[in-house]
Amino acid sequence: MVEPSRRRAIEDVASDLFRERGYSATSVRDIARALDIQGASLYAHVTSKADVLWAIVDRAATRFETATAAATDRAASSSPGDRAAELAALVRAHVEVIAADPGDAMVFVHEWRALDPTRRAAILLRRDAYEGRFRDMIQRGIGDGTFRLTDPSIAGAFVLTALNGIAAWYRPEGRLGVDRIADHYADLTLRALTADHD
Amino acid sequence: MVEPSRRRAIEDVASDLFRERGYSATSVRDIARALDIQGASLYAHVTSKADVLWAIVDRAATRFETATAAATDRAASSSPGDRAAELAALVRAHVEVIAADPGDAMVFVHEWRALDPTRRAAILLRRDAYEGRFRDMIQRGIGDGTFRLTDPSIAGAFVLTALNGIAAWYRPEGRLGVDRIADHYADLTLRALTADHD
DNA sequence: CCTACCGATCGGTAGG
DNA sequence: CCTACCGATCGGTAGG
Repeated sequence: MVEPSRRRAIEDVASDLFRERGYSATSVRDIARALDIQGASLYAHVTSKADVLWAIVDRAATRFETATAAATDRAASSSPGDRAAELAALVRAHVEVIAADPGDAMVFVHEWRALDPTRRAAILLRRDAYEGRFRDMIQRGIGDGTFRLTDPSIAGAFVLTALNGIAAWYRPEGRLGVDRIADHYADLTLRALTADHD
Repeated sequence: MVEPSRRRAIEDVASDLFRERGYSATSVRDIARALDIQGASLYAHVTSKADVLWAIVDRAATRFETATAAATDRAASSSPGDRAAELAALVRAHVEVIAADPGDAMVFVHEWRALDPTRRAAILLRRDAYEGRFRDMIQRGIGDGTFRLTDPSIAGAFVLTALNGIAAWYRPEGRLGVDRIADHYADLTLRALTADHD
């Protein structure tokens, strides 16, 4: 028994299937089959397919929020006022959360559409707040001359969708490890935004 | 009768619904309802839901292929050897195709997973060839010193997913028109890739 | 393009 | 966690 809980194992398996086929193309029987149990047996551990989706989306959102908050705090204290270092830390943290669980990340990015209206509204608020961190940091960097003058909304969308794209193609056994990918993405992001110097 | 054909109207309505909810969360009755007809009546014009998906994916792929080929040809003849101008033209063409039909673009980017194995394999080949154009252009630009030394695969993925993200948020009535968005995206892309000069 | 209908599969429940 | 089963909905067909 390696799994901490059956409930968690169900969410993990569902996350991978939702990533590959999408929420509504995945049946509860598909999830059960991956665990070698009967479809109906799932309901001893979860109350509905919708609740499994919510659990995945919620934990993914929480991970993005906490990891990036910690990273920017660290950057702010180790190199205070350095907007480029702060943004690089934000980008790296985001990339690391995706690579740690690409299934969850993919579901968070794409499958929130399948949530019921109440939960969808709640997750959209959190997503907007999260994206706001990127926008705000770009805005501050423009203000102090670190980043060149540009549209923070467009630049934020450009960067965030580029980062989120990793969830679709990343494989743990791939050519590049998380660190190298994070290096490249932080570099490309800073290049796109940083003002020319000298 | 504004529609050139009923078949085309079905595809257009399906494209929007597939964009919003995904292919498998959209029923044939949903498509029919948007056209104010009965679900079964669709089958007077199409042979299956799967064929409607294929028609959308195929036409989207074709549009990306032809628009970017034309744009790079134009750039290559008006400013020969200018890799930056060529890449900018490629980016602009891609953005314009997305904005011209974000539904088709979204379906092309995300819903190809729902295709049957044969068609999925066929579209993946075309997608890989298409993405190869971006990679190759980056590679050539690195070769002649226009672009800085970097991983063309990673840089290509970064840029293409950033561009494709537009399909998810673009609205014709939005704050910025297609041209302004294309300006920003071409600029951000070139900044991310271009070697420092002087 | 409609009504009437088909078998298959869906998410989920009852009762062990 | 299983068997047996439920009503609803799915994509699609027959026959006008």
